Amino acid sequence: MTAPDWISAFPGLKTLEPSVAGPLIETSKVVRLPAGTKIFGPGQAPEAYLMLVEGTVRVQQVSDTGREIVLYRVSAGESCALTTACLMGYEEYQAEGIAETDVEAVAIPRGTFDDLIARSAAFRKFVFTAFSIRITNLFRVIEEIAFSRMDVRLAQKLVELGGVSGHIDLTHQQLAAELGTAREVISRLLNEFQRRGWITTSRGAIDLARPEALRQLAAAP
Amino acid sequence: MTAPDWISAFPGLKTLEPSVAGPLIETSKVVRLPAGTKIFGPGQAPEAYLMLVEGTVRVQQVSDTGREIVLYRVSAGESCALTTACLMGYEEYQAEGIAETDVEAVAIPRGTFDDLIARSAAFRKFVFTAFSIRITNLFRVIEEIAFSRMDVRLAQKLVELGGVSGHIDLTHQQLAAELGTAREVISRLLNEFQRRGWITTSRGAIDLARPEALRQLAAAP
DNA sequence: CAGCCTCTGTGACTAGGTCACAGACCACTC
DNA sequence: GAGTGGTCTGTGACCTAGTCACAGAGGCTG
Repeated sequence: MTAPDWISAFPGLKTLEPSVAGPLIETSKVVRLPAGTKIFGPGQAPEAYLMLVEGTVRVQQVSDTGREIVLYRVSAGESCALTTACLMGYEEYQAEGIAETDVEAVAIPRGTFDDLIARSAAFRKFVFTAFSIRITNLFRVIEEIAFSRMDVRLAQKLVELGGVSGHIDLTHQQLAAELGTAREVISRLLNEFQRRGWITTSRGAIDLARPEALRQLAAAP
Repeated sequence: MTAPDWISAFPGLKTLEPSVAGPLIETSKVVRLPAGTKIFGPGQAPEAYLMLVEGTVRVQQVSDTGREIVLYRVSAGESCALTTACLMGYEEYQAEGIAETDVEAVAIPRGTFDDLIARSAAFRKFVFTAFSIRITNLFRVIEEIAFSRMDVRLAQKLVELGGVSGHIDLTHQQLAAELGTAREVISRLLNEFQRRGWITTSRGAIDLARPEALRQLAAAP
């Protein structure tokens, strides 16, 4: 059996020993999920360790008042550490994972996962790295929520999302969910940015007119 | 070599195979740190995997304006997952770990750690569990910071700290650090609780007069 | 007792979250 | 082209939380 092409999507797995890659390839299945699928969440847990080949998964929390906050995204080439924690089932948690795009993932059954962890240093490193990165990331999220001003966080987010084109296709509500705040707050801040000539807004979209001004605010102490 | 008494402090390690427990015991060192020691933090990383035999370690973040927030505590019988993430060094993070009491810990050198992970399912489970619990915990912290009212969070914390005696030896400043808010906010809320007859306060201490009332507020939606 | 440090209380102000509601924009149908 | 319903945005009023400045109170030490 030759390695299917998905394995090349994971830089961390290139160095897998053949005796290890064999079972991995044989027992794991490629699954496809349409955009919008709730992959895990309260009352819905996966039965396998998932590694993303294609697409992105958004992990978020929802409050009982309906406010949302995006904790992080898992993108192609990464494993979903949360699924692992979920798999182990040591404690309940109520975040949810949602396919943002059509998603292609490799599902590794629990038995194979345990076996690979036991036998392959490369695979262990791959899994542990994912865990570490997640924890690090959550630390940053906590720091921002707890200590950063909302205008600074919004400016950061706009710069991040604007990319090269400076065009962002998101509603105020979606931006609010990214930052864990209310839609009205985003609307007011965007108005202020627009008043200063930093952005232009239209229904469901934002264009960055002066990204460098946003960047400067984003870097504020 | 017989097992030293520290190993009995870790329920997760009782079932270790002798061939695994041997190297663990031989190469690891018991270290003692006085209360207040900064175990890790910006510019100070540990060189070994740490498991706490005695005492507690507080992991917290400090903002540039001086506000603090306690993320979690590691207590006796637990391993410091953060140290692991730190060890792996895949990314920087700037939380700090501080010995709250005098601490006795077992330091496992990196090589032994890797070896144990490779050879012992029990040890792997021990380490992964610590990771999972931490991630779960951080999720809860984020949810509370992002979505919960401060009076509810304070009531929860008071009930949690009050224990059976209902007596708490903390200053307003220390409570503020627990919850990641400002001292004045705590002072005002405590005044309000006292006005309602739920608590009595004195310099550096709080007594719960009606814990059930606090519990009810803490359980608020 | 005086001096000093820590802890607590308070008013004024700003930022952020909630609520209610009014328009504006868009797609679709008739 | 007019009507209709759904989504998106704007706004005022109000409340909670965080910041700043400063005043006392409590407790310890020389």
